[in-house]
Amino acid sequence: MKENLEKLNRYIDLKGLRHSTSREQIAKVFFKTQDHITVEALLDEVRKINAKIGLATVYRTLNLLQECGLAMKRDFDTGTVTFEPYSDAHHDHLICTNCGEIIEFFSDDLEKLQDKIAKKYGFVLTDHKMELYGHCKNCS
Amino acid sequence: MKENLEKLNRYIDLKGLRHSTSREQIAKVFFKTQDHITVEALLDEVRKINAKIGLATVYRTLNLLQECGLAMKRDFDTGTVTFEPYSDAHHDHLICTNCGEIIEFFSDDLEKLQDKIAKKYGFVLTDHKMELYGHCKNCS
DNA sequence: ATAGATGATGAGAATCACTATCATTAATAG
DNA sequence: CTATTAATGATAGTGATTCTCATCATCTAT
Repeated sequence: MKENLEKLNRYIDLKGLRHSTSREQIAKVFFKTQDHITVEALLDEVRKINAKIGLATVYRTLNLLQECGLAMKRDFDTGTVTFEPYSDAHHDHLICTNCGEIIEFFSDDLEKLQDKIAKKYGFVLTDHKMELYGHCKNCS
Repeated sequence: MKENLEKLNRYIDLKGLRHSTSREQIAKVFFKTQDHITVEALLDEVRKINAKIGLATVYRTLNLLQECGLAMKRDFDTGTVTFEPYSDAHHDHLICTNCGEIIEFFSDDLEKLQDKIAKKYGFVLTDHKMELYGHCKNCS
C-alpha cells in the first residue's frame, strides 16, 4: 500500500508529471480496495473523501496506474469492466461463463512457460493476461 | 472454409434458427479473411457483395459465430477491436505494446498446463485467452 | 513568497463499440 | 400458397471511455 504510492510517485517524477491531490486521493482509495472494482464504484468511494472529483480524472488516474503496472483492467465479457490493484504477485483468472464466478490463481509453471515462449520470438515481456473460460464445479 | 460453413449450418439447425442469405454472405466473407478484421472493415467487404447489409446484422452474425466457436473477438487495448476466424487450431498472441505488432503462436505445453490448472479448481474449460504483452525484437 | 508557465482537473460533449427497438422482409411449416 | 414468426436494416439508445476547454493548482525560477 505504502509501497504502491511510492512506486506511483516515482513514476510521476520519472515522467515529469505533477503531484496532484486528486490523483493521490484516487490512488489511495483504489489501493485499499480488495476486489475487482468498477470505475463507477471507485468514483463513489472517492467522492466520500472528495466530492468534487470527476469521472474523467478517475479514468486518467487508472490509466496512469496501468502504465506503471499498479492497476490492471479486467474485461471478462460478463457485462462489467473492472479494475484491480496490481502488485508483483501476478495472478490469472478462471471465469465461469454460467454463474460468473471468478477464481484467481497463480501458476509458477505458467510464468516460466511464458518466458520461454517470449524468448523464442525475441520478445521482452512486460505483462500478460491469461483467462480460462468454462464452467465451475457447481455449474458443470 | 467449407467445414466452417457446415459447422455454422449445423449450429443453426441445432438452435432451430433459419438459414438466411445475409448471414451466409457475412460468414463466407469473414471466413475468407486472413487477419484480424474490424467490424467496420468486414461490413465494407460484405457490402461489395450485398450493399444492403447493415451493421447490426454483421454484429449479430459475429455473435452467432462466436457462440459456435467459429469467431473470436480480440481486444488487445490497441484502440481497435478485431475479430478473427477461429478453428480448432487454437492459438494465442504476443503483442508489442510499442509498435503494435501481433505474433500468433501455439504452444502444446500451454494447452496442457491449462487443463491441469482447470482440473485443480474443478473447472470444465470451454475456451481460453492468453495474451503476452511486451516489446518485440525490433523495439527492445 | 511570488509570479508565470503549464500540467491537471471537472463538466459535459463527443466517440466508439455494441445492443435494443421496430417496422418490413423473407424463410419455413403445413 | 399462405400463415407464422425469425431475420433484417435503419436508427435510436447505451455504456464505457476519451476529448475539449475553461479554470485551477503545482512547480520553477526568481
